[in-house]
Amino acid sequence: MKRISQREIANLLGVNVSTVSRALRGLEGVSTELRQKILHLAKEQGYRPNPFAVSLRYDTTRTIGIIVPDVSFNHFAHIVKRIEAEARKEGYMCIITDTDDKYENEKYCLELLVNMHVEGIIMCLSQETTDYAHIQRLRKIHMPVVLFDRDADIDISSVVINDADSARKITNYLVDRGAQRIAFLGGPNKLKQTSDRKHGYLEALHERNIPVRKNLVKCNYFSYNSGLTDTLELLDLPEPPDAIIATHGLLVTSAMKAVESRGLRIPEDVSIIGYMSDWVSDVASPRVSFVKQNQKEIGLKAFKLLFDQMNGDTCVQHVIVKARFEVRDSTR
Amino acid sequence: MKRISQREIANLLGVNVSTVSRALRGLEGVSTELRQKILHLAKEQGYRPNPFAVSLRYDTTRTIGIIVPDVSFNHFAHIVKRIEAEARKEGYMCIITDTDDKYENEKYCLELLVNMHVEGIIMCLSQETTDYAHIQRLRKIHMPVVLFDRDADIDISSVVINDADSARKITNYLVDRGAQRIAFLGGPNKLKQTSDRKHGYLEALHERNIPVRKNLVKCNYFSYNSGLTDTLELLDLPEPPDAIIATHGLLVTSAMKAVESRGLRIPEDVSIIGYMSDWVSDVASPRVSFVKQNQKEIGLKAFKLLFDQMNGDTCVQHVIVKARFEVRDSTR
DNA sequence: TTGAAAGCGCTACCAG
DNA sequence: CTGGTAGCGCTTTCAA
Repeated sequence: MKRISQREIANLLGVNVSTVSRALRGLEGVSTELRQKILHLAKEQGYRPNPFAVSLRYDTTRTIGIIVPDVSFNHFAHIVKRIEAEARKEGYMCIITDTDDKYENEKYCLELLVNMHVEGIIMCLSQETTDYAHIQRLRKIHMPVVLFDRDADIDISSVVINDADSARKITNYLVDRGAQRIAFLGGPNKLKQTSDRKHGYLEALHERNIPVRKNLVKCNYFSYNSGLTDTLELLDLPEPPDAIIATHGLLVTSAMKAVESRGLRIPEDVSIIGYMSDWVSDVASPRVSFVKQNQKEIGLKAFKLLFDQMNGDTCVQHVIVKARFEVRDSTR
Repeated sequence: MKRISQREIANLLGVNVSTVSRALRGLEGVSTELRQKILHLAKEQGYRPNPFAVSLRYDTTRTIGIIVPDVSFNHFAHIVKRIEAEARKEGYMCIITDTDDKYENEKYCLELLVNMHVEGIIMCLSQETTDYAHIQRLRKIHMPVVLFDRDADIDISSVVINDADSARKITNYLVDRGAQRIAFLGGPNKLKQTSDRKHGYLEALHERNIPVRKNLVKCNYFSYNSGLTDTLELLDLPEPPDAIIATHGLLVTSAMKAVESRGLRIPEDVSIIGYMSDWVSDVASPRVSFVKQNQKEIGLKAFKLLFDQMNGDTCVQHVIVKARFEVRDSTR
């Protein structure tokens, strides 16, 4: 039950392949009568163009690659969903790869996608990534790329939220509500997203004349265990925090667990503000006051940027999708 | 900065393409000296085989397709993650498509994947799907397929959980704990997963001599709004349920919201047991007693089944990944 | 309007 | 050990 080819159609009808090709694509230069016959037979036999022959011919694959640290993480899953929807509208299929937030995997995935001849790549850096040679190499081979969520100071288009700004706002909010010792839970210091958010947090403290306590800042790793350890350490301080900013969903949930495990109440004893997705915030208890990121918009913009690049736009753009603070029940 | 081809290497070295091909693939019949030269140049010039030429030649793509109702849904996202990991180990890339749980999209995605010449497809039916012609057609073209999570009475390999059995167990559990009016929230009746689970639920009621109340069974649609409406209707009954079984994550969360909105307490007034992922159960409040499905195992088994099929195994297999009930705080 | 042939990059087969 | 050549399915150019 092999798929029928143009040649076979041609043979069956006793005509030439090139005629079949023209007829099938609706080009001029085929008599209406012959065209009808060809189209009819093609339909009957379920003719489908072989995409590899086409790709080989045009060096085009109608395929893009997506690299995420963790597809099963709600935030990324929503972004991926939107990218896929947009891509499909434009006739592109998405190849998805998951790095488990590891640098080595990221390099490997990138290589696989390049070898596959995807026409563009949308990716979120792993939290471990501090060297960008693998990404810069893409420019040399003219591979369109867009970073999202986590970018770096390299000359590559990106879509991120207002990291510093949002952190400044929530810090101010906590200060307004009387917090004196605000802790900050972030990812690796080298990650621009973390340093940006930390920067916003520190800025707000300065503006409000709140002394910075270095031991309230924990920037280690985005993981549940790391969040648990860090928060427990914070709570064991002689002067424990009365508020916590957690910059990743896993840090939010682990921080909450840690606080509860010490018999403390949220928000009475400790306020918590998280960077997390709506839906998770909503289902948690108490509902978490959070920085609402518009994943659909991030996905949409990322694809748009990529699409423009694939169509020849060479200018590097940095898009900021504004996130806004939403008050729920985890803050006083 | 176009990618270099075998022919170019051959020309540069003044040898024949076929020699280059052999050298590059480590085949016999090339002098060590010449092979060194070729490999060296290839590396220097960053030679990568063109996968389309290879695909065209062998009609093989090292690519599989995944179709899910909703990638952003935690349960599916975890399964996808595992499938992708397994596939990559075997050198396959995954093309992901999302149907938004719509039948029409499902047909379309399937067609796209077939046209792309993926070597196999792993899919979860949309809740709307009641006609399986599009899937059975795949057998005719010898496309390996595996269904997961939701299957149907068709002759296609599948991986599901012990649907009826698990439903029977949790119903029994609720009865043991004194529930008298257990409601059942499911998806469309035509969905085998729903009818299986409902069957288990009814069976348990019969065994325990609990009269079946038809108005406690709501099998409409997997969605937050549907769950909300259905639960509110249940609560408005003259004899409202004292326990609810919700067979989908969205139905669980919406049911809980509905119960809360009526000022009722979980589990004091209404017990709830859900089919949902660990992580969501854990973050909810109260933590939801749930049927724990092993998504990693489902993903793993689904890929294994597909992989076997792709390697010529023609027998249809139905794998059951046992789910087990985990008691948390939403049941008395 | 139709046909013939070349070529995309690669592999396989047969000669030398 | 190496070269030549045909062919995978399709498009394109040129010729009839």
